[in-house]
Amino acid sequence: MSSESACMEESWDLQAVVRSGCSTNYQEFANNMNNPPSLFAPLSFDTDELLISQETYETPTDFDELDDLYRPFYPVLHQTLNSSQNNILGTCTNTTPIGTCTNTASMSVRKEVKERPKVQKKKPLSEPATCPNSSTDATSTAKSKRRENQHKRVVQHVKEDGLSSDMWAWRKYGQKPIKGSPYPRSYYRCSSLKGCLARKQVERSSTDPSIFIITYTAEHSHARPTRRSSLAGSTRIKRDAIPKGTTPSIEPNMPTIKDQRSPNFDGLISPTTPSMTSIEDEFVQNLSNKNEELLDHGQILEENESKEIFFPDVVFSDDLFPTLEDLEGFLLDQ
DNA sequence: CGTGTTTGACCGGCGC
DNA sequence: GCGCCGGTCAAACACG
Repeated sequence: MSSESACMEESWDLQAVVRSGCSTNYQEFANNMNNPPSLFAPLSFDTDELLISQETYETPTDFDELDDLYRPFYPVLHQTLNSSQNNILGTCTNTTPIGTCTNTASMSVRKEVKERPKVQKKKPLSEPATCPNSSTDATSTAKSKRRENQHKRVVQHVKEDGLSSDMWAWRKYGQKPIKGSPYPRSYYRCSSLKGCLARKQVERSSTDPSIFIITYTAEHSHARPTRRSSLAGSTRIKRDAIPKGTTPSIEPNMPTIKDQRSPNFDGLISPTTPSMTSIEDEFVQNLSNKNEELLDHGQILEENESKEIFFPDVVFSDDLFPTLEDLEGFLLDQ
């Protein structure tokens, strides 16, 4: 048995991580709670939990209005989110291969979507090579874009027992053993929309197996799907295909999820409903309502290429802020 | 039937 | 040019 296969044998199932993954926007935002503007010093939080505390965004925020609107609550939100989402260890967006990180107070940013070159399809070994002239320029451009795209990465470190829902629908398309790591890396693409370039890589940290490294690459070329639609059809698990000693796919908000886990699955999936008791918590609830509203108006967001603000793990009633103006008024009153 | 995972093969970048 | 390595493809199959 090769070392690689041995690695795979004892590996865990990365799909479990993705299924229980994390929302990019949510975690970016949550991480920003850890790096609020100096004017709004954060409330207490455990910095030891923060593996990567700094981040940089490639583009300036284009949703500054709401950004400013939310800013006074960064510390509050941070504390709440940190307490309810202690799985969030850090987020770092590298715009260069080894990007330097700077603090920003931005919400999640919808960066410019650059088309990832279509990887040349597998050809039969007997098939003659196609004429290169017709594709030289395209190939060169594709390579360039590919390299460029590889720099657009958002790396998140999450705890094994704190992985939460990811509102996007992901489809696994590959798994590879990684040199230097005893754990394989799984590759996922967005399955919400055909042609969406968003990618996601999930691997367990070799230095700390309790930490999962999730790398988002490229951008979604569509509005975030609603919770219902994003979960529909993405919850199946091949029980027979679950290797021994691995963790199967899991999907948040699934009442029957326990039944679909492997026998060794410990069930340590963080609940998506945090316990909230304060006015700050109520505020977060209200924000989640607006998030749902934004979700429902995803097409508008898409058309405007606006920044997305989502709190997918927080879902509550929808009667506190019927309109965005109501929310704004509430915020200004604080 | 639609959507998911699995997995071996293939492709391209990169270092030597 | 060659080999290594990471990323992707796509056939086969499972599941609801």
